Amino acid sequence: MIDQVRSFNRTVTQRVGALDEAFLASGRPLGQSRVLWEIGPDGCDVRQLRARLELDSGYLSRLLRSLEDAGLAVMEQSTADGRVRIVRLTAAGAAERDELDRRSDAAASSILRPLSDGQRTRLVAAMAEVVRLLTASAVDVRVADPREPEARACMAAYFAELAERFDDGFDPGLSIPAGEAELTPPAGLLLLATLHGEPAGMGALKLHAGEPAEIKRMWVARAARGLGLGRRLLSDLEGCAAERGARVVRLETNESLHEAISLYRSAGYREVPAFNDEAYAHHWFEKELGREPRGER
Amino acid sequence: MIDQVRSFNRTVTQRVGALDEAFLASGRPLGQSRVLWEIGPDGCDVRQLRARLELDSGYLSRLLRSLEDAGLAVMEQSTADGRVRIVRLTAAGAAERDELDRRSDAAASSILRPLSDGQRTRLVAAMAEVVRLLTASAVDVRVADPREPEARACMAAYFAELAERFDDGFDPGLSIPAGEAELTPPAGLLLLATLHGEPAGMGALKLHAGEPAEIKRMWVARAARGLGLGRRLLSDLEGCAAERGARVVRLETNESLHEAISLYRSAGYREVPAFNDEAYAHHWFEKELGREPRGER
DNA sequence: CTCATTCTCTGACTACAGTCAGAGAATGAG
DNA sequence: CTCATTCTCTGACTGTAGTCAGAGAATGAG
Repeated sequence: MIDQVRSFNRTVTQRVGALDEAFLASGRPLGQSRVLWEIGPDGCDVRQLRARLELDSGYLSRLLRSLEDAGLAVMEQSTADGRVRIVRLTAAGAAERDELDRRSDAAASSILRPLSDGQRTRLVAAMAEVVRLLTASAVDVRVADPREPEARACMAAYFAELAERFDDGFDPGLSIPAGEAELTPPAGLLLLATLHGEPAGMGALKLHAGEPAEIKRMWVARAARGLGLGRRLLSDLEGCAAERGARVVRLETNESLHEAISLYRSAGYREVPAFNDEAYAHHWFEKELGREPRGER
Repeated sequence: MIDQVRSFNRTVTQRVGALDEAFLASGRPLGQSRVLWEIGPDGCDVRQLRARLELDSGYLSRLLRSLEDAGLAVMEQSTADGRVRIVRLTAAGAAERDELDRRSDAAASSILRPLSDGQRTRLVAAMAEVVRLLTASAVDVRVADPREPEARACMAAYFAELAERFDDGFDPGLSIPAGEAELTPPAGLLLLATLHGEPAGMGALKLHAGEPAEIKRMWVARAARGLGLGRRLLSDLEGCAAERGARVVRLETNESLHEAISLYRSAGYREVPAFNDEAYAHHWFEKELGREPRGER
């Protein structure tokens, strides 16, 4: 498998790397082209640009200056914050950006052109699969402090989604709490998933010595769905629970969360009578953490 | 489709590009690492190295010097040709190359690690498909002069393969000729397929005004099989024949060439009575070049 | 043997990417 | 208002990649 991945890396960097060279081949250095591209049609402030491209401020400043000297961009002061500068493409800059776009399209179609219709369809499908799974593999899952800003942002997004999806809305005050202290070791824990630094999902555990652990706050951001992240978080939570001595995990869920319910079922959870009085729950599930058959993670 | 390809390019250069950086991150510049890698465990002469890496001779010379100064490689004169120098890795150099190898493995497995078993299987399969089809798309097919060295090399490889595969060997003298003049426009033409500069296959056409065109010399190198190249050559030959006024193409083939026979059948050829007295032929095929249903190229 | 060619190396460059240490203006918390 | 912080810019660097024009030795075709 590793050899296959390495062979992929080699082929793709050769073929797509050459393509990237075509992309940048506009008589302009790569750095300038990247910035020109990233500015976008509607302009952008320099601070954002620096963050997105991860460039040194001095370096970026010089790159912008060179674009300005070439008549491709203009800089202006932000009205909101006098320190921030906003860069905007001139007509010439926008034209050059379109040209990059056109070239990039041409490079992509040069890959497809020599292939038959059937091969094209298969290639594009395989590429989509690779993109999807590489994205899934780029998701980072870690134990996080529920008090950190990203965790709080996840929590807020989770509550907002519940409020939207539940038939009768959602008021955290009416639900059984799982406060920050309860989700901090050793009382419990929070797994936070991020993709390229952005929150992508979470899942939490409340531990009760000698009793089943409770899974709470399972959530996957819309942008990260279809990556198998829910299953991964669930499996990781089970692992954490088992490590900490739990032999059974359980959870409750609302009937409107269909994907979650089918995830639980397919992950080996079986429905049990209500074990608490959660106001928003319609289903209660439980799973023994025995030496389960090692299947789809 | 083009958008999908571009999204693939973006994802893959991000993810695999970062991986390549890990590959080179040995405190040594990329150029040196690439050369160190390419020298290989058994040494290599500088001329080869230059060709494979497509480096300027002065630049390569300096890179080799720096490896030598670092104690990673030694240079020696070739005994066969006093101008050529041979570079060989020292123990330290080999160790560093192994380290690169190890790192590259680690980078590959870091992609697989976060995935479930099922996802891994699917990713590796999709990667293999992408590699196969990107390779297919990297094959260049062009009209070639049958006298150029690459064409002659193909022809020799083709005859050698026939001699090996035919039950009673193959003697070109006993076969209907298709000489270099006959495969040169306007009498006919030769399509030569190359992959990374290496001959990958060929197909030829003999044109007869007012009569069916003849397809000859269909051959795909072993290394290029499974890429759909036979089908592509066949289809391109048909296109050439049609452009030059032929309404029917025909060909004969030997019973031992099973892949070819099934290719012809699936490409719409139907078997016809012998239309010539080719000594090595067992099957004769014909196809009308009407406005055929546009299917698998 | 002669002479064009091949192979490698050196010197002298250019250009791009990127880092680091400040300086100066604007901002906002106290 | 004060002062630490933020944002941008400038100057002064370093290191890598890569090019080009020869020079000198070895080779091989004639």
